[in-house]
Amino acid sequence: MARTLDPARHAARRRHIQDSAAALFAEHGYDRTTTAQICRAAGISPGNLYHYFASKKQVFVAVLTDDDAETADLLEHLLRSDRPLEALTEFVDHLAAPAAAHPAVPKLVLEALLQAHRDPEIAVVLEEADAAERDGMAALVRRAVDAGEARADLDPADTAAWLSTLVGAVYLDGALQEDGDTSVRLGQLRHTVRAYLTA
Amino acid sequence: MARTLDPARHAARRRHIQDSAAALFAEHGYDRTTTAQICRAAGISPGNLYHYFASKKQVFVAVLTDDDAETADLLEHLLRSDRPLEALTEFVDHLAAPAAAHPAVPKLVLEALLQAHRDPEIAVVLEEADAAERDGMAALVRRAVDAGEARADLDPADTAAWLSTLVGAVYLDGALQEDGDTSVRLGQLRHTVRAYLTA
DNA sequence: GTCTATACGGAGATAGAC
DNA sequence: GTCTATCTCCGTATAGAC
Repeated sequence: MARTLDPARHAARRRHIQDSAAALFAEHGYDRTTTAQICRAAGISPGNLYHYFASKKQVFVAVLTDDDAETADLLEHLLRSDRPLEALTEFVDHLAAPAAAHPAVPKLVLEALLQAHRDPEIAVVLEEADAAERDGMAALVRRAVDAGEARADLDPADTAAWLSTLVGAVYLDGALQEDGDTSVRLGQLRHTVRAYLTA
Repeated sequence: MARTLDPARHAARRRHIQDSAAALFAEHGYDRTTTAQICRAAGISPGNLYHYFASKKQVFVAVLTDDDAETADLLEHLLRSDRPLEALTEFVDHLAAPAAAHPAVPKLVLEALLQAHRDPEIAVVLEEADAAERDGMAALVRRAVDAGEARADLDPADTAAWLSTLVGAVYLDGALQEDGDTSVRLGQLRHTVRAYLTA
């Protein structure tokens, strides 16, 4: 990486490339997205990308690690709630919401999941985020059970895994629907989660 | 395609290549599986594959359309059941079961789903199977509602779509878990479906 | 029908002028 | 820092001997 005279400009340009690449990865998948396409979409010459990223894969990693921190903040806040069941529902909502926000998001996420079990580096990136989410959910489940707001026979870890899977289902749905009425799924998810935790 | 002297042998060999390819597609994905790998796995020389399939993509299509008919048979049978809710549960079970049968199955299915919205030919193949499943489920939901075994406020089509998504969740889970305790998910799915339909 | 050898194109990454 | 040009490898598919 060459010395950069204006770090802010460098970062902005890097971010611009990253965003351009994200859309392409979502649309065509990682393997079928070429560096030439990324450069064209970002409005730079082919090859210039390598002044900002060491490889095509690093571009993908940058896209995936984009918003890791904010979920942790919310979780920390919700763990202090005195209404654990509601907090859990809100957390699930928060995790599922991006799937409905933009059609490209669920496609990108699924693409990442599939790449993960072929590429260890990507697997590590995703597992870190996933482990944090599941641990947080398990803690929220435990609190809900202890407060008598959820079934007593729920195993926190198993339940967290299942809730995580249900959230994944919404992403899956979003990736498959060409039109974008995925917001319906959010309501169904909420109802499903409530019913499973209490029925 | 050259004339074949022994059609039965030809079909068997074609099937052998198809099975070898399925395992590779599941493990490495479609794009990263090379025709050379398929030939090596099938024990034939590179290039000989093209005596059995017109292209790499046709191999993939053959893998995906492998077991289309049997689900239709079961569905037809279940639509005549006089216990609609149980029939619906059994159909969902049937759809989800393969995900737990072998670790490669869910990976292969997800791979297909992602390829589908990049390749129209694959999209058509999957949509045909999917439409049949959803229509069947919607009919089963309607019968369950009419029989008073399920909530009256359920919209058959929306509910079928959601159940289909929940089944997808099990595949998603199976594709992500490296170890194979996916059978737990089948029980959770059953409980989830019951609770959603009746609670 | 099956093999070996290879044509052909495309993709990631680099070289070096400006 | 950005460009153009290109190197190099690899994958699909084909040609043609046996």
